[in-house]
Amino acid sequence: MAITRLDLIDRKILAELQADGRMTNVELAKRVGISAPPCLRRVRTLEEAGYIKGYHAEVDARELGFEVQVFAMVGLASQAEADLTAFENRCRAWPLVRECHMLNGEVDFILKCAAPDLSSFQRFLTGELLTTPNVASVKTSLVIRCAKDEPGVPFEVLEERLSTSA
Amino acid sequence: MAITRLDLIDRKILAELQADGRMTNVELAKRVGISAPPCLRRVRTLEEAGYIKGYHAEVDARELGFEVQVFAMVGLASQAEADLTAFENRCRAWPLVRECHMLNGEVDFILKCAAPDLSSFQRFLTGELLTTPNVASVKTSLVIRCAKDEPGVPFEVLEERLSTSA
DNA sequence: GCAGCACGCGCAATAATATTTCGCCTGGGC
DNA sequence: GCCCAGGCGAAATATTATTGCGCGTGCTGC
Repeated sequence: MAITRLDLIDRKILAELQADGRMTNVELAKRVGISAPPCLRRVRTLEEAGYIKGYHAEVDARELGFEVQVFAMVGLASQAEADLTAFENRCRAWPLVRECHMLNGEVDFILKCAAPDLSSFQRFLTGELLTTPNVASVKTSLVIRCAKDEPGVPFEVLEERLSTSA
Repeated sequence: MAITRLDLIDRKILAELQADGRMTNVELAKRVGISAPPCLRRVRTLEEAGYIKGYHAEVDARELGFEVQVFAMVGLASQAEADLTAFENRCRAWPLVRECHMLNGEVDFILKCAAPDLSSFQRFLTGELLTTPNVASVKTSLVIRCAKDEPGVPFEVLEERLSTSA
């Protein structure tokens, strides 16, 4: 269990950096209750160990002209491994597709897409996604509004879990 | 249109910070082709104008013990505005629910959930989500694997769009 | 129980970065 | 053509990151 390698301070660091990835190291150190140098060492260690995979600015999609967000449920004709990875590689090459998850159940993949407007999404849908070999069915749902969009994981749940098992 | 207020350099800054939110300002300035002080001023302006809504560390959910990710399609009995917002507020209060989007079509909401294991998700499902007033139907799909998970928006599409319209 | 060792902390010093100040240039309006 | 607003970059300063090092603590083996 990888999580057991991390102590409370490490987990606090991760939680803080998930909430504000540009916090200065001195501020971070203050919040987690140690001095700056060991704090920075911990951050570097977490980065190198892969607990932190990167840092990203969260941009306002609407303000930048990406008015529509769409979930696309995709069913494939063949679920052979080679066909699955072929489809995944297609998804990786499409900029409009931001996320691609393989699911259990009746639908094989769910895609989260971002597009400037409906017509450019339609163009992608009819011109790219629907013409892709092995794609059997696509059901799209437009996002009307977004009530919650939190990145990452709920550290509260993690702490609760660790405290009750202790 | 808000996007027209931004020039090429601003858009480059946003793209770079989306890809690496912890890049130093000097590195950023070098990449976008201006010197550090005006670069920092632009970043601050973008932050204050809301183009940048925040910065986040991307953490490895699996390594942190969040083994399962689930999409839940939720149908409500009533779609009156008050009932919709009531459900959204519930979602905001559930840590396991990371995203909550209202959709068009047959399903009212899609939730993206993260949980340590299947049983804790089941507990949430049966003990919280399914017992919530007005929730008429829930269909869940477990994520088998994730082929792509890019944050934010595809700036390539934006640039292409701006260049062809010019 | 006790010596030794490994680990992680914090202090202090140094290097790098962020931030402010200011003068210059350019481009638009009159 | 002149003036003004805005944005740039050089230099100075403040803040932050980073390294080196000595100290204390807690395990290990005896």
